[in-house]
Amino acid sequence: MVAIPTQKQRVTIRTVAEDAGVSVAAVSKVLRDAYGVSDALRGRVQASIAKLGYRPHAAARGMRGQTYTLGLLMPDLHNPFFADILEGVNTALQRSQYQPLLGVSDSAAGTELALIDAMADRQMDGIILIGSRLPINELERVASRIPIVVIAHHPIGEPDFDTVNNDDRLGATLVVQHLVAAGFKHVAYLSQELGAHNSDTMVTTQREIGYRAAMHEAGLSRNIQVVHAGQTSREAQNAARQMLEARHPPDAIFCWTDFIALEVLSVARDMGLDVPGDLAIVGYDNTWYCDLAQNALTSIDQSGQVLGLQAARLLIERIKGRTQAEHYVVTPRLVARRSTQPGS
Amino acid sequence: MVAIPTQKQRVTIRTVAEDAGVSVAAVSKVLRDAYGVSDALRGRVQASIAKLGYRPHAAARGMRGQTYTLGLLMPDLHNPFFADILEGVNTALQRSQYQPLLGVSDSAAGTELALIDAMADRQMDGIILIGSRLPINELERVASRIPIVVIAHHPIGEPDFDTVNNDDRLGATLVVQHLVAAGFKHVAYLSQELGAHNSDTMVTTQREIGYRAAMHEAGLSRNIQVVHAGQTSREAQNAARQMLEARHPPDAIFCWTDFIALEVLSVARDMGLDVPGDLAIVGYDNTWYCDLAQNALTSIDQSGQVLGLQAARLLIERIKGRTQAEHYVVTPRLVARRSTQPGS
DNA sequence: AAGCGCGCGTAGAACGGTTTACGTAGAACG
DNA sequence: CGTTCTACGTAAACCGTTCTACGCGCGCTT
Repeated sequence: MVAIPTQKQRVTIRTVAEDAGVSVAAVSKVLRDAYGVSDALRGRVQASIAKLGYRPHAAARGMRGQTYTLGLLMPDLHNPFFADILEGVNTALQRSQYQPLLGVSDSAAGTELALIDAMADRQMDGIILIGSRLPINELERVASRIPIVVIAHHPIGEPDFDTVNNDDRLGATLVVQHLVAAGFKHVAYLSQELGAHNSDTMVTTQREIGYRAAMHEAGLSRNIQVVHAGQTSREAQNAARQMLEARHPPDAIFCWTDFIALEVLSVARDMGLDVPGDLAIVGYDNTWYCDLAQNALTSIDQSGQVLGLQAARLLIERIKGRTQAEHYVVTPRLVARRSTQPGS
Repeated sequence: MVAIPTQKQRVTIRTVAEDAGVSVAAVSKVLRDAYGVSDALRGRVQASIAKLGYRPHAAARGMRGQTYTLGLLMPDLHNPFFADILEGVNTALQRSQYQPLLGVSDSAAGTELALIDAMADRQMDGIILIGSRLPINELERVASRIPIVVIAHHPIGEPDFDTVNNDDRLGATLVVQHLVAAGFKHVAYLSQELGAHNSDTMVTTQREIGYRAAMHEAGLSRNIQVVHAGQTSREAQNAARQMLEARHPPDAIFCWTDFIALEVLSVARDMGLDVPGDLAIVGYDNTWYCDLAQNALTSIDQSGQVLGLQAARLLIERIKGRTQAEHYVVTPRLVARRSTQPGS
């Protein structure tokens, strides 16, 4: 048997060590900038790494140490609000070794769990969950396995994981106050459809609480109307149509997210209603299309970028060892546009 | 030193083997449904797996074999067209072992390369690149390292990787024909900004070719106008405004993607133009918001779901060993709405 | 009956990092 | 000058899979 010519080998940590004339462990220390390497050694090693174009093998790292991968779990990709959050996360990870990878759960608790498992199986160092559909005990269970930060899930009863939120009650209050000041009296709230594990931890529930309180405060308790609808175009439009064709239709609809507000706007237009003359519409998240002239949608800005940035920061702290839970809250801000302002 | 009580150990392939009373390799074979296991043995092993709740350790798998992870590289998250593609990919992977994970490059070639590296480092089995900004030689280089399928990048000169596209020339032709039939004569094309590596492989260039040919065909060569603009709201709006404030403004604008068409629509509305009376607008991708009454945007449907589905199928074939490149093409379809139809 | 191929299963060597346990040299100290 | 630290490096074990090479027994051919 003739010897097979040595084909181009992978550059491993061993190759680097040899080239730099040091031990394998020394190179590893440099990579993880761990304690116990002199500047001289660090320099030699880094030179070799650059020269050889060495890249650490993530799977091998995952066997013992970290993978420097963070999971980002989103409910869906149609709502551009999540893009804002990602932007914030990217900003936070800019100069770090961490790489974010996304999973999309399609707003289904089952898929969400499967994705969490998949991410844990891949030894990700931590996960950011956005708008999770999981009940709190499931989240606790996950948190005991792998560091997580949960965005848009209110910490009720001192959970064992970090959370990042905007003040949803305040957001809803701002909406009601804004509408009432503009003369609208029958303000309805169009919320998300109820899931299996409905609870006060959900942002839509928090918004509902704020909405109810503010309506009460304004002396409009009798006009409180809450409708729950699914995420699809059809469901949202049907709900809107039903509300607007009722005997006493609302003169303003507060939608739990912009996405839905645009569907309501579409229905209103189809029905020949004037916005905001016959109907005012408000969204939530202040996503990019709110600003388009054909929408001109008043919305609540909860700054997705900040949420993402803080979530990433908290997650890395967790990974580095923090065990005490932290909860970050952003103050929302109302951005008024034509959909609630007759004059402009 | 007192012995530390044995804490709950991870369930490994060894645990399963022991429980089922077989060898480790036998379990591995069952997991990968490889050749050489009897039904009896397979049953025993699967029972143990279920009983113990065993989950294979992806990092360990990555050391030797596959990770059953596919990378999905998207340019950005604001354009909901990519959500459609993901839907298709998910459909294709439904009953497979493969798990898709997303990376977002922010439409920057540098970030894109970094993400590809990151995915390769993590031993992903293959990558689907959507709307890549990389020049063809870079793609070839990547393809030699890891199986890839490229969506929205036309195969020119027999590249060594698979591609999935719609017929962009035809799409543009359909647009021009539709507009001309409706009586519009000065049809402009609002395309993507030119990058460093501009070429015929780009979908926007293909659309431009189709547009020019169709205009020529219609005897409107003298009215050909092509404008390139960036992705941000401001850039798109500025470009639109400039076009519309010119001495001889177009009476129809064909935008390379819906996203941009909505910005143009916004500008038109701001300028008090009637759509489609003064200006017809057409987009591309037929994303969900085209159907909203306030937009009612005529668009080209290239079926993101099909693109995603086929890409995933091709990628898995590649991973399983195919070496001959394949190129899948979808026939686009025009969906007419009010933005080009005065009557409706 | 020896030989052969086939179907099923096994033992053990990789894979490429991280981490532990342990040298070793030089400085500081009494 | 011997001892004790401290700072830096090293060798080797280890992580959980996959994969290669091989063993065994059975039935079929010659």
